[in-house]
Order: sequence, then structure tokens, then C-alpha cells
Amino acid sequence: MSKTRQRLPGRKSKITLREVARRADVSESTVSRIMRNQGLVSDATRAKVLEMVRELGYVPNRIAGSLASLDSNLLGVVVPSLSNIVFPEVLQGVNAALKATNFQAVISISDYDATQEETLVRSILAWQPSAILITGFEHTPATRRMLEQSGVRVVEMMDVDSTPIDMAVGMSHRRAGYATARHLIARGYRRFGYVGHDWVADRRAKLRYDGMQQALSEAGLSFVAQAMGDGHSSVAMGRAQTARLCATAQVDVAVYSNDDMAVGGVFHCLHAGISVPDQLAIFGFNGLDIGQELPQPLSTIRSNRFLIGQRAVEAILTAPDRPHAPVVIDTGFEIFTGATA
Amino acid sequence: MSKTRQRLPGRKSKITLREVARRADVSESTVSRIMRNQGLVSDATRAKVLEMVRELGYVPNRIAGSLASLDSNLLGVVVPSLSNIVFPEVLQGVNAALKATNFQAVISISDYDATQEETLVRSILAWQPSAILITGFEHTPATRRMLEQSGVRVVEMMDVDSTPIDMAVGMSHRRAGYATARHLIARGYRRFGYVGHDWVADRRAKLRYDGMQQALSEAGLSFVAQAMGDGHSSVAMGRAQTARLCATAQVDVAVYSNDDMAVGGVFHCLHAGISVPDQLAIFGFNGLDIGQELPQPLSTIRSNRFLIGQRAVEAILTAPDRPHAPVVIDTGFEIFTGATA
DNA sequence: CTGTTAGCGCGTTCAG
DNA sequence: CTGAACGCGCTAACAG
Repeated sequence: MSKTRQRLPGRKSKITLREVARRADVSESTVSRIMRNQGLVSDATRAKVLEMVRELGYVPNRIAGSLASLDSNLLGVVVPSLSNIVFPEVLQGVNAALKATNFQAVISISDYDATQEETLVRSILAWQPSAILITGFEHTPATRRMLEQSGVRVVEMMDVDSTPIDMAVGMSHRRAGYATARHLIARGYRRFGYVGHDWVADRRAKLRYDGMQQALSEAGLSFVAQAMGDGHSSVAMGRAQTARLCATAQVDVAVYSNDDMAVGGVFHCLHAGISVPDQLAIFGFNGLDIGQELPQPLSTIRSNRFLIGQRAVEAILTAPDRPHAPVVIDTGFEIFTGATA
Repeated sequence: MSKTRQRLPGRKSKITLREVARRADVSESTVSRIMRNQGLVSDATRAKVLEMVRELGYVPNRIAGSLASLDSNLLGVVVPSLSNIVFPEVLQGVNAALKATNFQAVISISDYDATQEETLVRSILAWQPSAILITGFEHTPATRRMLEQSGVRVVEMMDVDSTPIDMAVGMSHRRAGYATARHLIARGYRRFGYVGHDWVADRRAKLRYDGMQQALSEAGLSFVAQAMGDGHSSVAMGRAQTARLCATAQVDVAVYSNDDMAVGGVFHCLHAGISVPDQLAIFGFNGLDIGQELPQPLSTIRSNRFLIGQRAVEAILTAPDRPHAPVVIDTGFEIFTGATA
């Protein structure tokens, strides 16, 4: 009927719940109920209001809504990086578990910097999130304090090798390293080399190394050579450090800090005419797609990053309140024999 | 002095600006000014208040702040996926440009689904973002309408081959395709093959194909064979479709929908003993790191995804108000000769 | 089934 | 330099 349509093209249209209520000749609460699909409303009123909502192009203001209900339905997520594909994979799991809920993820990237992380956590907390997912256990004292005091659920993702503030979802990297070495020893390898990247930023790589070393030591063995690059892992670094390793010593098998590095190792061997695994066996970590598409599938350990993100969200949705004692969810890992070791 | 510290361990601590004001014996406005670093406050008062802020662990509530100031400083970002590494790269650019500002990115993933995108845009808009970054030009009519009416700045990222709602930041994929074919023709290739993935989800791949076909046609040539996979691009698909292509027809050069696919092609050739580029030349798109670490660097076109995200944010920060006419920022591309074609 | 009354926690005038 | 009043847009009781 009324062909009212006075939205001015310029500024942000200021259509509020009150405006919809006035035009539909009902109270604000009624419109609110209808928008939230909650409480009883007659079909006639609902239709009338929804028609007006459509006509005005009304979009509820969740900022006001959250303030009134003291509930933001926001989920803060902090990851160290997006260039390492494992973190986007975690985020995909988070996203999958969040679909069909009315939660929104607020994602921040710390660049592997604990101070930066502290800043991010502070500004996320300012948005009153319902929960926070964060990577790892290494935080500044201030971050830890904020997280503890916030009272919201906090999930520390990726590994389960420390005691969490509230909840941890991940796998044991120490045990994965241990299993790697046991596996390779069982396959007959004795002269072990290690190719790695910066352990300061990537504490989990160090945990795996420690686990390996323990297994080697128990078998009366040890790494006979190591080649460590500076900075984050990459195919390029894996390739370069493999060249260095091969120039340094004679090893049967090279264990890599992760699959990116290991793929670089395979590329070096392809390039240098080194036969894999006969002359040099190669073992990675993560089970990335790229490793499985190489001419020979990469031998590695499969971790399930997607699952970590997904489980973390599910745990939070299931139990929105912090329990008395820390919770640990182990998503496990799996040795993949492959063809390179 | 006062050793008051009555935070109850359970529920979300309810420390508000009012509480800080009362304890510091000043007005709320004063605390507000101090927290926002705005307006004049005596050093003594500031010190006293900040001390109390620290003691209580007060974190300002940005939901309330945004409601009062009608300004959220939130930036909505919608990307189709995180599994295709190009989008995390865009997000890194966004993140880099956002650092040192007090904007927060709210990232959502549409899974290449326009209807899903519509839902995401609606819920992002509900958070009253200062601007929205979205991927591509293909939106539902409802999405387009919401975006137009929102009045906030809208950046459509990745390509510049259509007219934007407000602003576009990206490169011309049509011209990139055209340049690819010209380049390869100049290098003497005549029998062209194409290896691609689903064009419905990835319209930009189709634009590149169209550009290539135009250049081929102008030179009196055309693709002599094509192998198209279903679904998203991947190394595995590139490898499988290359096998199919080789079984189908004899071509000099295979052009791939992107580098993931092309790396699969290289792997197939490595595996099948096909010499690259002598028996088969391979050309990709994107300039991903992985392609550059292959035994022979992949011939490709470099697009700059990081730059797209960065420029998009810079443009928004520079001009928070929507101009009268659409703006286009071309981040360009570059042919990388490489060693595979 | 619907309306009324109070705020949510803060920023923004405007006085002083 | 500081404070008081008001309201941002909505939800949460409670009446009717």
C-alpha cells in the first residue's frame, strides 16, 4: 500500500527497530521478538512486521543487542600466522563448526609475537567475546592474567603438552616425535639427520625434536647431523638446509621439522639426483596435501588441524561455562608410512 | 594502600568504567577521557586513574563504546575459502595494513556460495562495520542491495574486470590471460592445451581463459585440447587432468588455471618421465612459492595477493566516505618466464 | 499474544 | 581541567 521509501542514498541509513515498530504499528518488543524468533507472536503480526522489515531493509544492530543482552556471541580467535597453511586449516574447522550457529569469529594474527598477542587479546576481550581460541601455551603473564580473569572459556589449541588455562585441544607433539623415531628405528634406520627451522617461534617443533631424541637415546642412538635454518619453515629452507646436511655428513634418514621443509628436501634430492629413500630417506610432519602429491608420497605424521578447530568450537558450544579443572582434548596423530622413508 | 581485590573466580568480572570512576573518586567522563587518550586531564588524575585501572584489570567495553559513539571500527572481510592459499595471503595484507590502527577485522568464509555470502554479509552488517571487504563481483541481488544501502565503503577484491559497487582492488584476469597467450605464442608455442578446474566457483579462472582464447584467436590459433576437473583446484587435480590431457592429444604447452594445478602437472611429468619443457611446456598462474621451489622454477604470472589486501585497507582508511563514482585500483601482474615454458 | 518500563556501559554534549 | 545529564538501539523482565 504505502509506497514510502525515503532512504537517502548517501549516509548510512538509520532504520532502527523503533522505526519498524512505528511503521508496523506494534511495540518495539514485538518486533524484537520477531527478529529473534523467540516468544509467541501471531502470524498476522509477524507477517505485517516482516513485510515492513523487508520494505525498509532493516538490519538489526547487534551492537545494541549485545549490550542489552550482555551476550555478544562473538568468538575471538588468535593464530600466529596465515602463511603456514596449518592455521588456515584450523580456521576452516572453526568455521565449519560455527556454521549454523549465530556466532561470529573475530580472527587476529599475532605474527608469532607474544607482545602482539597480548595487544590482540586485550582488544578482543574488549568486545566481550563468549569464548577465546588461542594458539599454544606461550603467552605473556599479562595475557595469561587477562585470559584467566575474563571468566570466558579459553581454548589453547594445537598441542596438549602443557597444562592449559582452561582447555587444550590438540595432539602431543612430544609423543609424535617419540613415535617418529621408534617407527624409523623399526624400519632399520640408524644414522639420523635433522633438518629444522626456528624453534623459538615454533615451540611444537622443538617438542617433537625432544621426543625423537628421547627415543633415539633409549635405543642408544642420536642425531648424527643437524641443519637448522633461521626463521619460519618453508620449502625453500628445507631445500637449502638439506643441501647443507648432505654436504656435512652421511645419514640414512633425514627427519624434518615439518612437511614444508621435507618437500624442500625431496626437491633437493630430485635436483641433485639423490635416490629417495635408498640413498636418503625423508620423513616430515603434518600430512599436508602437497606431500601426498609428490611423485612418491611423503612419509610423515598426520595431524588433524581441521579437527582441532572443529573440536575446540564444539567443546565451547557444549559447555559455555568454565569447569573447575582444566580439560584436555587429544585429537591424536597417525604415522603415514608413505614412500620416502 | 587499599588492598581491595574482590574478583570472584567464577563469572565474568563486572568491572565497569563506573566502578573505576567510583574507586578513583573521579567522574566517569574523566575515566573515559583517559582511556581514550583524548581531552585534557591533569597528570595527577591520570596517574591515579590508571593505577586503579591496572589494579582492577579494567578492560573497556567496546560494545558499549561503539553504541554510544555510533562507530564500531570493525572491518568486515568475506573470502570464499582459506584452503586456497591466495586468500590467506590477502588476509595477511589486510592484517598488515590494519596493524597500528584500532580496527578489528571480522573475517567470514563463504565457501564459494553466494547464498552463504548473503547470510554472512547480513550478519556482518549487523555489527555496523566501518567498511566491508568482499571477494569478487558475484553476489546475490540481496547482497548487492544490502551493500549499496549500507552506506559504508565496500571493496570488491581480486579482480577489476567489472564495475564495482563502490571500489575494486585487484588485477585484470582477462588481460592476464591475454598476456599469457601472447607470451607463449612469442616463445614459439603453437599447440596449446588447457588444464582447468570448476569455472562456476572460480569466475576469474574463466576470465583468464577467455583472455587467452582471444589472443589465440587473433593469432589464428585455438586450444587443441582441454582437460577440466570438477571442483576446486588442487595439485592432485592438476596431476590427474594432465595425465588425461596427455592421453587425449599432442600439445606443446599446457596452460593451467593456476599454480596448484600446474604443480600437479609438473609432478605428473616427473612421474611419467616427460621432459619439461621440451616435450611439454607448463604455464601456471599466481606465482606461488611452491612453484618457485620446484627443481625447475614454474613459468607463471605473478599476482600480488598481499598487496590487494593491503591496498584495499589503505584505500578505506584514506577515504572513509564513499565517493560519487566507483573507484578501481589495479595492482597489476607480471609474467615470470621461469623454466617450465 | 502484546505492551511498558528499565536499564546494558559507555561517549557526547554542555556547563562549570 | 572536570562533572552531570542524556541517549545510542536494543533486550529483559514484568504486566496485562
